Amino acid sequence: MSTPIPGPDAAADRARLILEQHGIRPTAQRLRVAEILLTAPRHLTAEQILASVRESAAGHVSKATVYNTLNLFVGEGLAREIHADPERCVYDSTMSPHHHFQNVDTGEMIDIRPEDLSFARLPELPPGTEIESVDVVIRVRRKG
Amino acid sequence: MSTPIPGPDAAADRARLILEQHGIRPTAQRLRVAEILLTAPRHLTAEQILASVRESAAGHVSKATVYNTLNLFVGEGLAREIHADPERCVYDSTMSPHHHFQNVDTGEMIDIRPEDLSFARLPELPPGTEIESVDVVIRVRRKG
DNA sequence: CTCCCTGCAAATGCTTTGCAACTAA
DNA sequence: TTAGTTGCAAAGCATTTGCAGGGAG
Repeated sequence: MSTPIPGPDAAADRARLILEQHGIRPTAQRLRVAEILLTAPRHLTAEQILASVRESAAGHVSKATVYNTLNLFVGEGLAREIHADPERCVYDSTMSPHHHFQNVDTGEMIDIRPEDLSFARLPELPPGTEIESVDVVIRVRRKG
Repeated sequence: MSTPIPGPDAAADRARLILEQHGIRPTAQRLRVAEILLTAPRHLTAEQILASVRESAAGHVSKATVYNTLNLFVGEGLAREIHADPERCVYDSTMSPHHHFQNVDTGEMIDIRPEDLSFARLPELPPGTEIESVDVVIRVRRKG
């Protein structure tokens, strides 16, 4: 086994590992996107990811590549898209079932852990259907 | 008082009444949109509304006017926008708090009555915030 | 060597806006 | 009359796609 080197590159190592585990060729651009989005629970727009990628490293990353990479990650089950707003697609790196707060003032999204939200009653499903997912968004605003 | 004429024009009358009650000038285009969207619980995309308006009556209605009218209705509290999908804005004519099924195969949305869904536990809100709304979307797919 | 990636620019699709003609009160 | 509306076309945005050059295995 190789020697683990904790430190400032821990996130980079994690990103590389994640890509390798999914058979995704670890190009420089993909590693940067993975490091920003996938190494911690995050909710980021494509625009934010593009900005982070560009400021975090030398070399160019095009908008198209960021979108291609994000779609690749979503297809591989590494992230999911949340469409809580129009004109705003948020990529969420937490894949386990969970829910969200959305701050309507800032657009910010915060995870709600599954154990913090449960139902007392759920409606009957439409005939011939089964549940794919249950998404709860609690929209909050600044008090006062 | 005028003579009420029940029959095929009941919806048209209701549409006119709704607009008048909100101080919205009842133009022909607005009446058609109101009749289609506001006289029953509905979930329609702008595209569907445009198509319905065009087939339901003589005369042209432009896409821009449909959007302007829908935005006017939303601003007046007559309808709300639902953004469950990207590339698909749905206008919902039910204004009381309620939740939705979404059929992921067809995009169709179905209302869930408030009494059919309740929570056993809700998370603490982020500090300094208050709830604006709680939106639940149960995504379902064809069984099997 | 060959396939896959990248990135630019053009294309796409939904929604908004500018502006001149129009229409209801 | 007079402000508010309509509709066309053009503008905007976020996202996708086509294609030529480039890099990894």
